[in-house]
Amino acid sequence: MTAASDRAVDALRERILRGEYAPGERLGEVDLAERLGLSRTPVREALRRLSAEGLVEIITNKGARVVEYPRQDLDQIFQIRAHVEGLAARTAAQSASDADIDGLNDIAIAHKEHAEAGRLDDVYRLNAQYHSTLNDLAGSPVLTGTVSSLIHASVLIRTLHAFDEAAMRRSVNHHLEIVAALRARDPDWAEAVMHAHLLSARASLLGPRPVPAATPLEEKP
Amino acid sequence: MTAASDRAVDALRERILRGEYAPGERLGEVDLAERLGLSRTPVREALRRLSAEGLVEIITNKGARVVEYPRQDLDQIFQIRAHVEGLAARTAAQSASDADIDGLNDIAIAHKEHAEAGRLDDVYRLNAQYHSTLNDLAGSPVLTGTVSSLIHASVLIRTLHAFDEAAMRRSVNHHLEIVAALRARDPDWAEAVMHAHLLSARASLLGPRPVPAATPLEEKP
DNA sequence: TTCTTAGGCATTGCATACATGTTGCCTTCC
DNA sequence: GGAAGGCAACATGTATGCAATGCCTAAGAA
Repeated sequence: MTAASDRAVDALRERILRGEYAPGERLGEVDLAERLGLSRTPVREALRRLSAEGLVEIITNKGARVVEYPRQDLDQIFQIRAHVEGLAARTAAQSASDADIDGLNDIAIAHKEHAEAGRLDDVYRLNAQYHSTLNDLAGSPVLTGTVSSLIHASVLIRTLHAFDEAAMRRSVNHHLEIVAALRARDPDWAEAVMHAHLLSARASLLGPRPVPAATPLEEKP
Repeated sequence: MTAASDRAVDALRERILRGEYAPGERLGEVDLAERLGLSRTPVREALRRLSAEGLVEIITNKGARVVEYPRQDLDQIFQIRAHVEGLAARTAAQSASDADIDGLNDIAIAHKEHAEAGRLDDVYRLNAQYHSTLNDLAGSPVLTGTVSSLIHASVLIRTLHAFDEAAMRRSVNHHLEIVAALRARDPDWAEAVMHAHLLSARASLLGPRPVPAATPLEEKP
């Protein structure tokens, strides 16, 4: 919104996603204001905005904390992403230009190389870039916005868990296969692979499903 | 967040959704503060929150306006809802209790009666209630949150367009059919009907599709 | 010893004052 | 007469002071 509060939002998001502030940690306004060299007002605004993004939880008269993600939430996030990003892949297969697809392919290739070299930071970065690029190709601001808030949240898993090697290989192959589906202009194929890709990521991140057969989401509480 | 700013958010959302503030209309902070009997601080916070909900658009140093929804956005919103609420219906078919389903059925029946009597206000209210109830049955806070922001936005169509009679009958029948699918504990059926339901609503609201065959979302800009 | 309660301390919420940026109009010059 | 630049009024952004709420601690009674 404003220069100062924009800086505050970026700085805080950066630090939270880097794990500098642990999940559940309290975020006092005066403390943050001093650290950032601002007054409380823009800091307050930044906290509200991060709350809207889902990175911070605010309780009236009690203050802000970094959100804690229960496994359950991650489960749900990836399932919704499977559907919505599947739709994005389907749409992209119909509307993306050849140049767009080439660009996505470049990212997928780079992702693969970093994965093989074991450079995890780059792997995470390019994975995020791949997904956001593909979502943009759907040309739907609403979709982009919906997914990006879900992603912001789920990126916190970096602080919780890392892919194992097999999962990473699978992920790389999915990315390449989606590019192939786009090149073939096959919406069904693209959607199906993206759907599988995110469900497979969910499985890797969350470990074995408690009830394998008939429970896509958890039971109600 | 706080008592005063909560009141401000509710009051503003109410007025925007009632069409009291027209899309594109400027929302000056001092003006709103005077009307609501508050200072600018909670009003500012309320505007930021409504911006996060997608009802208000804020530009730095220029102020807040009620968002204007291009047809395109509505199109995208309903398509995403078709996927995500389809997932909700699928999950509910597996996890909802019989009592939950009965409750949903009551809403669907009341919806039908209001529709037959032509009480549009009640029809809109119960339609919203039906969807939010069903989404809650999925037991997924993430899903609920994702959809509710999309719905908040799309509810603005009330100010733009109303269902015709045929579309309303179709909508009523879909609601009842989804209840039947839940009773049958048939996730595929439930998901398919909900998907069709929202795509049919999209068609009614937006009129004939410009390109019927191969363009689920609009072209990129 | 433990539960309750009262009081002090810290932090958040709201209001007001000040700073900065934008907009529209007026003046002036071409 | 038209256009460009500057100035003034207004709206938003930021800082700070004050009020209210919540929490922690300590003291007293059961």
